[in-house]
Amino acid sequence: MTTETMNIRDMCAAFDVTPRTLRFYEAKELLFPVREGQRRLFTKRDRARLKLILRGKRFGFSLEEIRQLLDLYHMDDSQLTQLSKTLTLAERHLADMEAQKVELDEAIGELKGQMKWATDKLASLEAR
Amino acid sequence: MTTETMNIRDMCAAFDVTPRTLRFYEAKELLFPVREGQRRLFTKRDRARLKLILRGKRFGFSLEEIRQLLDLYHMDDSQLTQLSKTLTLAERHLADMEAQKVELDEAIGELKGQMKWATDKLASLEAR
DNA sequence: ACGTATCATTACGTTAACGTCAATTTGTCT
DNA sequence: AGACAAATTGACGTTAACGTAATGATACGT
Repeated sequence: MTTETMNIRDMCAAFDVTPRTLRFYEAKELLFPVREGQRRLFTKRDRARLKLILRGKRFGFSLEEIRQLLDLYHMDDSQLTQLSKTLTLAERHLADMEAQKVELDEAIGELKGQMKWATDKLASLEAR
Repeated sequence: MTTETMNIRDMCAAFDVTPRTLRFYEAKELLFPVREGQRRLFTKRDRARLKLILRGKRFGFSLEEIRQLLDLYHMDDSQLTQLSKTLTLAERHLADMEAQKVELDEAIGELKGQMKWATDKLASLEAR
């Protein structure tokens, strides 16, 4: 079975981040590694969160925005108080992401067009 | 017909940016407004570039990366020297964007799932 | 001619997201 | 026990992308 907790070094290797980054995320309350004496041990939950954090970053969300979204993913049945507030936030993010998708499709299309133009240009030059 | 050039104020209004941003982009050689005395006049070309700049930003590209991509969009027949180099860059960006699209679809799916869970939870609480 | 608004330049300030370095502490091997 | 590697905690440094404030030139309406 998959090891229950990971030390900082393995965590860094697994996600291609630096120790500094993990400590920084803990300071910002994005991760909550447990302690074995002084050392950090990252749980399965931390790994799930980190995956979402890195994904969020690739989409251009700030760490603070990501922190709020993580609440939605890791909400347990007890703390449903702020659920509706979080849902509203999630809806905005979803709208953002879907708009981003439309734009992305457009941009990919345009870029492909330009690349075809450039490729043809190159070919016509090489056939001099 | 569409006005050939725009002053900084209109440009800001049209694209929802600050004057500082436009001057900054000029300093970074992303835009090349002409001068009327001291004042900047933004051309159609500047408007096209700014549109691409803002789009690039939404996709998480740095201004420097965007600057290099702009070369591809605004290359004229004369300066084809670095074309193939630029094409390589464009290919990397295209791959990036398509990977981003796949991930985005995934993320949208997951987020929707979480939102449905949360919405159902809320409903079951309100029907107490 | 004069006040006002708009633009310009210069320069220093700010925020996010870490990097880097020094000084300790702790576990491990011999 | 001594040495070494690995982790921790400050604390200060860095970069990108502008913000902001001060100062000065231009144009415009009256």
